[in-house]
Amino acid sequence: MDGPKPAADERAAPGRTPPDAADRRIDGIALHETPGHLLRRAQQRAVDLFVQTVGERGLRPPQFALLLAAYQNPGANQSDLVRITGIDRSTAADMITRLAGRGLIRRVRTEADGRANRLNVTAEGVAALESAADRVDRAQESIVAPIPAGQRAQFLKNLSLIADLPDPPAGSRPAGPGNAKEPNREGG
Amino acid sequence: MDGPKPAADERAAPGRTPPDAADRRIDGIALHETPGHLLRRAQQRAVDLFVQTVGERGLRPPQFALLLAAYQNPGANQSDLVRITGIDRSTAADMITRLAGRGLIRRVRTEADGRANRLNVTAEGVAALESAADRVDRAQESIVAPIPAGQRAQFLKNLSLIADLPDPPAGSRPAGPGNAKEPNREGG
DNA sequence: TCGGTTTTATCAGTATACGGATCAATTCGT
DNA sequence: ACGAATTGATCCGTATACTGATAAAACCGA
Repeated sequence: MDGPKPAADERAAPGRTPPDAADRRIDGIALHETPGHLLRRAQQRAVDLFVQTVGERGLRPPQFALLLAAYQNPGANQSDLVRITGIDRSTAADMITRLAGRGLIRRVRTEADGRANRLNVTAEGVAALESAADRVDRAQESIVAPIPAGQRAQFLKNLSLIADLPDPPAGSRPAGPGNAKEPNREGG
Repeated sequence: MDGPKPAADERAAPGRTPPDAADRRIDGIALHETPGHLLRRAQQRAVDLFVQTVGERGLRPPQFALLLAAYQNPGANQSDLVRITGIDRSTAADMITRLAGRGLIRRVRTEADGRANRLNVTAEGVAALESAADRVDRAQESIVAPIPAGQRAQFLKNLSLIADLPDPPAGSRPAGPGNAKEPNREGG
């Protein structure tokens, strides 16, 4: 029960591209061995373990990261937190709005810089962080638990090497055709 | 430039929970060393590399995974693809609707089981997979490129250990207070 | 001081992700 | 065969994620 086994000739409507070598190239991609796919699924499990273990007030991993960063960096504005957490600027704005709606954080217009918001973690926000801290620690341990203890440090170091890859500088597409960044292109 | 350094006494509005030991516990969490945070950021980079390298027709990693799984498993229905790809059932339904709107896949009501949809990758879908295959390979290589060559296999093996952790069986919360799974709980 | 540029934040739009509820079709126990 | 439980899919609501556009404030060179 790990895979349907139908006849092998109803892949796609024929009439175009009856490839054979290309078939083999496509079939040659083993989804479950590709780094990207493994990273996505591992991250799903990490989120699962976090919400299972923490759960407190429904703080989810990015919310906790944002709240923690705001707490550990008093006086930081939204852009600072974006840099610290790696959360997107638009996402961060949404999240802060929601966290503020739950009374865990406050936006305070900076006096010195009329554009920036200083983020103040409220007493409720601190309480949420406090009550979650132990469980967060346990969740993090459970994430690497399946890895042999002697290899965990090396694993995390290598994971950091990927995480620390530079951001695409927003204008670094090499000379490739069909390489544009449009989200999609259909017309209804 | 790299970190705000304000006075250390405007964390939160006082008036409740003036902790000190707890402060230390919260401050003890180094976000950038936690497995969960590293996994999230590494996955962001992996997605970046994928869309930079592939780009073709705007196929994003989950879309490619879904289309590839449908191609490699002809006759599979949506639930099969959900199991294969690890994509959520609701998300998969949305994605298939969008892919169908772009003409890359077709839903065909199964004769044998009136509930299920068999997924047919169209000729256009196959073409999209073909033209992306090489670039996908290169993207996957670039993801693990920063890791020393001799450690990549071990890294991927350990990553698989996390990815293969069991799913929460949807009813496995231990006896903990405030551990419910509500997405949130305010009224607004 | 003026005008151009940069920075900060917000908003719109889309995609991904997940849980819960619901509906249709199938399967199972009796 | 009938009702109950299960399965497949969809819909709703919400959260996360990212791009592009825009507005407001600040900064900077002349």
